[in-house]
Amino acid sequence: MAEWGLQAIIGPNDQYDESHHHQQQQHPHHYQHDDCFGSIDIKKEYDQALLFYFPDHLYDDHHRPVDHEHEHDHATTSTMEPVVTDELDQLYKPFYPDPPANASDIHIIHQNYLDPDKEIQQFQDQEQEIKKFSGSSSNTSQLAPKLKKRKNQQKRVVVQVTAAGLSSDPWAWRKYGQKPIKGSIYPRSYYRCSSSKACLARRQVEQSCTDSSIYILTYTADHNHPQPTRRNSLAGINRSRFKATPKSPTNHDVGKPVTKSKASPFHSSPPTISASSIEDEILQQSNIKEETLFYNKCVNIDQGHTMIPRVNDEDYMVFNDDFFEGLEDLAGYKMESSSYNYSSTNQFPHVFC
DNA sequence: CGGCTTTGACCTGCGC
DNA sequence: GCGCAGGTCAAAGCCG
Repeated sequence: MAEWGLQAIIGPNDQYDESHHHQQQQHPHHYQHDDCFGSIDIKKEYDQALLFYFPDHLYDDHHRPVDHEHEHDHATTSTMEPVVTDELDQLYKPFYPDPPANASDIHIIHQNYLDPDKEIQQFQDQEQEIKKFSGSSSNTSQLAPKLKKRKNQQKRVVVQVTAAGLSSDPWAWRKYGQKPIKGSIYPRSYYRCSSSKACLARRQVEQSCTDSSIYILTYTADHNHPQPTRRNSLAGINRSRFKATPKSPTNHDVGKPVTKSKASPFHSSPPTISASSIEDEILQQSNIKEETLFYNKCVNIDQGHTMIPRVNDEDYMVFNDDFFEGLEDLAGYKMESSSYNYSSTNQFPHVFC
């Protein structure tokens, strides 16, 4: 864990000293966030989040920095700028000294990525492996060991969300494990992308140890396929997990901390509801709203292409019009550039029933 | 029947 | 080399 940026989050606790207060008073957007994950330079993360969510806003088509102060003739940009500013204010409200009541559900708290050379190499390796196996019915599990990389070299994006924001990404995830984590009373759930067996994308979900209403999402690797127009299957995710089955936890177990058992060397499988269970319940309540929000945040129309923001500004996933039509199908209407304004009064249509 | 979660076992990275 | 902790596998069972 020595090299990757996540260290800033999950490293040893930093004491919240007075200098942080001075820093915050002097620089309204330079906040230091401390919790059980350690200390974070919010200004830096703010910039990175801006890049992650709105890379096209910071860079033009040629990946050159955009000077918005002198660029007001571009309709989309001039329209979007206040929205972007408001959105990022929302994103970082929980890190402010006194968070407002209407804090956003999604907060990027850290990303880390390889240096450009390694990033490109990893992408090429990944692409090569996909090409190698995509045409056959090869068992991907045999491929898995080859694709494994040192954990601290993997690209990661850490997002802090509220409970309502847990289901806010439209990818289809399949849970493959859950482990109690040292230093946290809540277990961590492991998900992989279920859209494609060759997809290396991973997601980890864990509850914040300081605020049980906050969830830490860690995304590892990238999807190597277009975003699905709808989640793979509802089998399993819509089932009632609160029926009285021997293994199923009860409703009272929601948010219950892990109690370590000596039955397993890993103290696994405590009688607590998993993050996925919480997520499923929330998903039923807010799936439409959150997928809508996430879609509106991530999708940008740019000259006939749809760009999904990725960690590197130079490393977009650019999809053709076919994919975009798929999204339109999902939306149920023809997107217009004005729809990028994802204000509360201009939400994505609710078609995820 | 396919896809899901659960969960014990196993694998791997890393610090000492 | 050893042990710990995190990450993954895979069998079992559930659900639509």
